[in-house]
Amino acid sequence: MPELPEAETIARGLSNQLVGWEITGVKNLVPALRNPLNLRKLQKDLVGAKVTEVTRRGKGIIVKLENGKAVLMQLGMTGACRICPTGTKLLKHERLIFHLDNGLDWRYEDIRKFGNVQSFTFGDENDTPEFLRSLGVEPLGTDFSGKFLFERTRKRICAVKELLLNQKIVAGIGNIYVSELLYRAKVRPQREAGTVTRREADLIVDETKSVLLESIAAGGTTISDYKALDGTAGKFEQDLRVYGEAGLACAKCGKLIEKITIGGRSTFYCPRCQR
DNA sequence: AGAGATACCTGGGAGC
DNA sequence: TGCTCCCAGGTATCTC
Repeated sequence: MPELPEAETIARGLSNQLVGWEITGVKNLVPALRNPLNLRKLQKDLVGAKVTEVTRRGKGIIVKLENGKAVLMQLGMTGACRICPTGTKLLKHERLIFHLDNGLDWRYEDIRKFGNVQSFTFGDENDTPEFLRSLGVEPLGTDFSGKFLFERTRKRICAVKELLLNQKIVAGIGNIYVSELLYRAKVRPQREAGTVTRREADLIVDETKSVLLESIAAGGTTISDYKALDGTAGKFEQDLRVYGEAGLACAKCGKLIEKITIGGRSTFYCPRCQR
């Protein structure tokens, strides 16, 4: 499910709801998500500590506590959060509950259990999850520049789409936005990464930033499962120009949008606008 | 090092 | 209705 804009939307919602409150208990409703849940460690690290800050790294949400610990929450394909009064009837796919000292629960829901939730000592390299340690640059930061992308694509024979989905290079782009940003940048997703020109690298970077920022402003994209903390759907879906539009006319040239598979994943593009 | 395939899990929709 | 098959926004782990 969630790519960077959805994780950002949820992180902002959590920041509003959690900061200043203490976690008084942690309960799991399943033994494992993608990995076994280490309930003992979650309880030991979190219970009794106040939330000080909620941030995001790539598609990962990081909840920081006053005791130096933090929670990494990766939403996988179907992860979501909600805040509700303790005792509220459980939803079918709720997997984890954090009780707060204001009478509310922070609950983690995840239909497919592809998500990951773990606690760690913030800033301690040895305790930091491998996912965070190996993450590439933030696409909205200044590190993600045309120069950077151009250099990282040199001599790479994989499709440019696959390179942009590689979280170890740039962190947060997922399967929806990669189709959108390549359409805007007029680059075919199947192009060998090494053939991207310096000018195209600039364009890809510019369009990545604008598509992500526009989506954040709209509260993310909802295709099926995504919802913000309050249960509302993201509004960026109506602004998607190629994703899920196979067989429909390109808004710019009228040519039919094509759907192909790259790296085992659905990919959409305009065969006339994109080269 | 990097590419390609496969696996994890559950539900929704299409087609019969 | 109910079955089977395919698809889904992510990431880790194998093999070559």
